Amino acid sequence: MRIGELARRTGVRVETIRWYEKSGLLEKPARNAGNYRDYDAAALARLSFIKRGRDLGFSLEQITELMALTRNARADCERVDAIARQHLAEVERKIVDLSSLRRELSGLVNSCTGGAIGECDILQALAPEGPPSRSEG
Amino acid sequence: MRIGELARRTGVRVETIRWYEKSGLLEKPARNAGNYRDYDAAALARLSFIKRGRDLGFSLEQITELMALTRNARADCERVDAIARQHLAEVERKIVDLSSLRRELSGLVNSCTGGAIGECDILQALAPEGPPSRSEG
DNA sequence: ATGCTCCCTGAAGTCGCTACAGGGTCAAGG
DNA sequence: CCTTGACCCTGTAGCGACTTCAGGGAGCAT
Repeated sequence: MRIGELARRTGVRVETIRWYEKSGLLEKPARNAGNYRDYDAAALARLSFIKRGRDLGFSLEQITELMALTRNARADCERVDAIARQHLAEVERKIVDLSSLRRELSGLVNSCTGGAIGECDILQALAPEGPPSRSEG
Repeated sequence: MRIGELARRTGVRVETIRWYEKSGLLEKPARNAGNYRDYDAAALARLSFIKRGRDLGFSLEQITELMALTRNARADCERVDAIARQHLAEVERKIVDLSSLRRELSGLVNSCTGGAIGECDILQALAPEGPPSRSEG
């Protein structure tokens, strides 16, 4: 199949597929008479794997390693598990960070009383003299 | 003060300060006899504002607009509030996305039984044939 | 003179794409 | 035969927000 069909079937954009090839994530496919890329079922499977990994937030580097592990049938599951656990830990850390950010931001947003800039609590919270809470430093 | 002291006082790296200047976020400071940047208290205040905004996850574009609003005392607080609310909405959306990601990933990670690659549930979940649950296509 | 810390500029690299310029290929229709 | 249009090609530049690197200069202490 040509690149457009592969794109439709996987939900990955044509430019992104070419970019994956350029960066070594996908093997260079055969070319047909008109120099168009010609993909087979194996390429479809590999790209689907990549897409699923990206949807789960793995980096391309992590996906590269996961794909290499699938080819090495002798290796055991531990490294795969470690990659997944590490990614999970990152995701959880981001959730914690964003949650405390949300608390601060909703405090800011609720402080707005619709007055003029001079009284704007949001800008005052951002300014160097005024930390977000009622204390002064 | 020189750039190194400004960096220490604000917690912003030297290179980042120079980058903010290049991209127009900070004004070009005076130079001393040795062509070193020479910052005053106003620059310290501006950079602290930027740092605080970055810590709260605002983009440089949003921070630029917020700083412009502080200079225009006639404008009212509405635009500031709108920027903050929009950012809060983005943060909340990210939290939702990451939370569903976490659910999927912890499902994956718990499926690992420590066996060989052929039985690795994580890789099978990533593979094109197998969606994250135990069904087969 | 030497060493050290700090500073300078400009360019390139990071991640994961996206967009664009300027073309080539191929099938259908007039 | 020619045009239209969908699709494809390569190569390069751009995004955000930096970080890193190469190759030097300033100024102070020994």
